[in-house]
Amino acid sequence: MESPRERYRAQVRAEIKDHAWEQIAASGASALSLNAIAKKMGLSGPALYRYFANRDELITALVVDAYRMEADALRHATERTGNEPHFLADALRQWALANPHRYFLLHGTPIPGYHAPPETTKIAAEIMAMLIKAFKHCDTGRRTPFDVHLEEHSDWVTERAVPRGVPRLALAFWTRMHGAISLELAGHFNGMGFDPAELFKAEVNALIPIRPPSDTL
Amino acid sequence: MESPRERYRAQVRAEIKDHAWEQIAASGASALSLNAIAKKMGLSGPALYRYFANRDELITALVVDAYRMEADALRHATERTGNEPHFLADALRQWALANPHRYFLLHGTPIPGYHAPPETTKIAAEIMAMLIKAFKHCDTGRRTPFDVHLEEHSDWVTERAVPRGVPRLALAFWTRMHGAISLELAGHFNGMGFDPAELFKAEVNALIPIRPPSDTL
DNA sequence: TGTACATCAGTGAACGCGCGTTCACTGATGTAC
DNA sequence: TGTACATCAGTGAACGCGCGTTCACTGATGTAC
Repeated sequence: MESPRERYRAQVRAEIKDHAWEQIAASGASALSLNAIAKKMGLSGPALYRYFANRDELITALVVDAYRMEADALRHATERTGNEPHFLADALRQWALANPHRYFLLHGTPIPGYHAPPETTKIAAEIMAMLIKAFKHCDTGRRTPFDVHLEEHSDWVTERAVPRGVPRLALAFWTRMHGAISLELAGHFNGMGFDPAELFKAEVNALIPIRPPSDTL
Repeated sequence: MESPRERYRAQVRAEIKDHAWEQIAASGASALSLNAIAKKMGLSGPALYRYFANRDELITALVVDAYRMEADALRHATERTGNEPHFLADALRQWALANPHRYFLLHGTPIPGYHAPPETTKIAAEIMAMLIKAFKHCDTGRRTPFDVHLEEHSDWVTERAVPRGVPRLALAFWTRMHGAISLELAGHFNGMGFDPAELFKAEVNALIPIRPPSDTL
């Protein structure tokens, strides 16, 4: 099915994206330059237009790849360890630490004028569904005013029969993890002395005080 | 003391920075261009070098201004309403919503190769001191493992006689607010239907369940 | 197996553009006597 | 108040550079008979 030419194309596309990530790491996403990538690969600038229609399409490919990678990291964690939020949290942090530039491209300062392709919102929904599943059997504590608000604004909850309080936990999980991870990646904890991993653990523990019975282990 | 020439200089510097923020809003911080600013002001490019030695120095001025502004927003909130964390949180969010580009310049994706001037770490310490003060009289709940860790790594706590648990609350406050604010500013809640303000309120409430007696009201 | 043709990766020249920064300069503003 | 001088804001030309993108092309690779 896959011709040698198709294989070659895919290979070169991958190589271009690798160099793109290197360049993003060195100079940031907005400084991404097709010409510079071509030069690094020993090609002329216009050659890259065989593989990406333009700069924006390359960025889109990077965004989609990164999102896919992040979602897969979480999915693998659920498959390997069950739907335990602690493990999900750890998988997310480890992925972010290993891929800081991907993390920032997805969740950092928006690139002005760039609009993510619809595919990314699908992956984002996939991730939220995983979080909802992970918290489905957790103790949600007392009903809060925010629960009341969420009961009327839960279009984003695609799962069925989700107990009250679970969307709140999933949202809090998402925003808190993002807060801790992005500050750590940006180096804002640097001179402070404490171990970011301890803060991270504490935040997850604050969210799920009692280790819930896992439904797959 | 202040000569007309000095006043004029300060005025033009301010005008340059205003245009710089406009440009950051439109195209991002890494696309900041001295030439483009000059053109907008009806000046030639080299004219700006009378006011800023180079591009990096302009960015540094923007960073310091934004940090100062953020700290002032928090300080005014403490002065007007007492050291109540709920009010601090609200002041921070309101400032961020009104100044998204300043917020992202300070706390968003780091600009590769750019290093913040030492002055910013001083302001950051000032902010942490305010948070510590705000939580000093709050109920910290049970002693957690993270408290134990922080007792041995609290060089960043400059206040004296800080009760156990308070640094943990201040840190959690900081990271959780950042998580919620930055996701809201980046538009990641957009299609989800719920009100970010409600999430925000819920997060602050989760941190301080009981309204503490304020020490200044 | 060999030949004719189609496909397509990659080139080099060119387009118009904007960038940061330097330099020698003009001309207006402020200062000292 | 008037004159001589110093200060300094702003200019225009120039430097070397890299950018995204188009275009007509060469030459290698794959395909059909």
